[in-house]
Amino acid sequence: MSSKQDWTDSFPPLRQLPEEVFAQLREASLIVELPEGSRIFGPGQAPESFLLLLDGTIRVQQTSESGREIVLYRVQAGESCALTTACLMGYEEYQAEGIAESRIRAVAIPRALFDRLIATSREFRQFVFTAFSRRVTNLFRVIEEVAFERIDVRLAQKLLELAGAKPQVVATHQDLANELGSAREVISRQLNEFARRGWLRVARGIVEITDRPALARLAQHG
Amino acid sequence: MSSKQDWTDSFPPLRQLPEEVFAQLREASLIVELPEGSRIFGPGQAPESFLLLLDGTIRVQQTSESGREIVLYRVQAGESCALTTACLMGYEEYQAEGIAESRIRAVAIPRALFDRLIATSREFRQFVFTAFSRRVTNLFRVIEEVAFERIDVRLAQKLLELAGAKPQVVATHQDLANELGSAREVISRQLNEFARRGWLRVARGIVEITDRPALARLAQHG
DNA sequence: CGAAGGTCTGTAACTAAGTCACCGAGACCG
DNA sequence: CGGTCTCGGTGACTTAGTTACAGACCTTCG
Repeated sequence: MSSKQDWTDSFPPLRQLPEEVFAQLREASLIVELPEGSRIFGPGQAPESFLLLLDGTIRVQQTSESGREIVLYRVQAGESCALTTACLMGYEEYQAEGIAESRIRAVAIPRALFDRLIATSREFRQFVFTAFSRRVTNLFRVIEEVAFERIDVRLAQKLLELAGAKPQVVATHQDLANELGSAREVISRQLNEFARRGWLRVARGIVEITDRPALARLAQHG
Repeated sequence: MSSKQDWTDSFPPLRQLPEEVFAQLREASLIVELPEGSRIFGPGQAPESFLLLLDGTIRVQQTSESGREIVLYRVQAGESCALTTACLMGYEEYQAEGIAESRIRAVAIPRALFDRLIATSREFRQFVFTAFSRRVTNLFRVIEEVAFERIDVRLAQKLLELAGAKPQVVATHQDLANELGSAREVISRQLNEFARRGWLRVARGIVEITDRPALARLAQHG
């Protein structure tokens, strides 16, 4: 489950760190691997270390009492679980949960080393605060979108985001509703409307985008 | 606008800091005062220093393109502007803005000193990360409420929060709508419904709570 | 193969929330 | 006193979310 090997090449954002910091990291950190679907952290389950993702993605989401879900953000390979760690460093009990969306490989920096690195390396501080900054800014955007953006616009944005360069999104209507904190029926209606306009085709568990420009126009608040 | 004087008694949460850290703070920090309504920070206006609020409150809010607003959180006396500072330490341009809700007095810790304190004091690190943790956890709750909670429940919660121990809330319907990221008409209707049930009385710019238990019951998702 | 059960999607009727357009009451000020 | 501005009220309408189904499709297993 863990091994000491040189992972530094897989992690571009940390390359600017001075050599002595690197040495500490290589020395004292573990590489952990977890299977798809693992719950990395959740309510009443604080993470024990600061994670740097080497491979895979972690989905961070919130579930309401009534069972509805919303995706807050994703941690991609090359990024850190900074927010989570802040909560680990603080005292507050954490409501969100983190799920491995695929098999993941990560560098686990123990709490003591994390604290030492923060104390000794200006570059490491910069790295951590930048990661914070990005997440918090992104959370603000999530709030704005949930509060003020139309659901069709948000769905178009999300479809393009999830598709990336690929022509199709593999997700059920319920999955998409969970992404946006909406309801399945609402998403079904919107997808059928998009399909009626010829922007995409829907099949069981698959949305195939056929008119990307049209979706992009709507996504940019058209 | 600024002076060197002993503010340490006004700031309980920092009392645990060791004496030498205190000495640095007293030495190199400024006390700033700003009038009510000041814009502390906003889009394209990054704060120059880490703020510890001695008196007053700062309202942090987000405004959409269409002009609708939502209050993200408030910084109270005795707290720090930690999130803002994270964004200042990072690179990302900040979308939210901070407004002084009353005349405020704050300790401004220059960036260089902030960085030095983070590096040298474990207690200061703990203080900053705890502040982070609290804000982020709170942001998660805001997202959950905006996404999933009914507007009448949210309004009841907000009225109780704004009233505190006082019997009345001084705010227009538009103000309350901005608190919740909702629309004025919606809030008016809800207030009138509450009034019809005898839970409160409304006058121009004032909501007077007359049945606190009833509001509290609704607020706890009744 | 064919029945059984689970998952996924469709639909209609309804409620809740937000939008639009307009109005009138009250406060404020010269 | 009259004009102007802020605040709140109202009704018709659109959008989003809820409830309660039904039916289609997929997998599994006898």
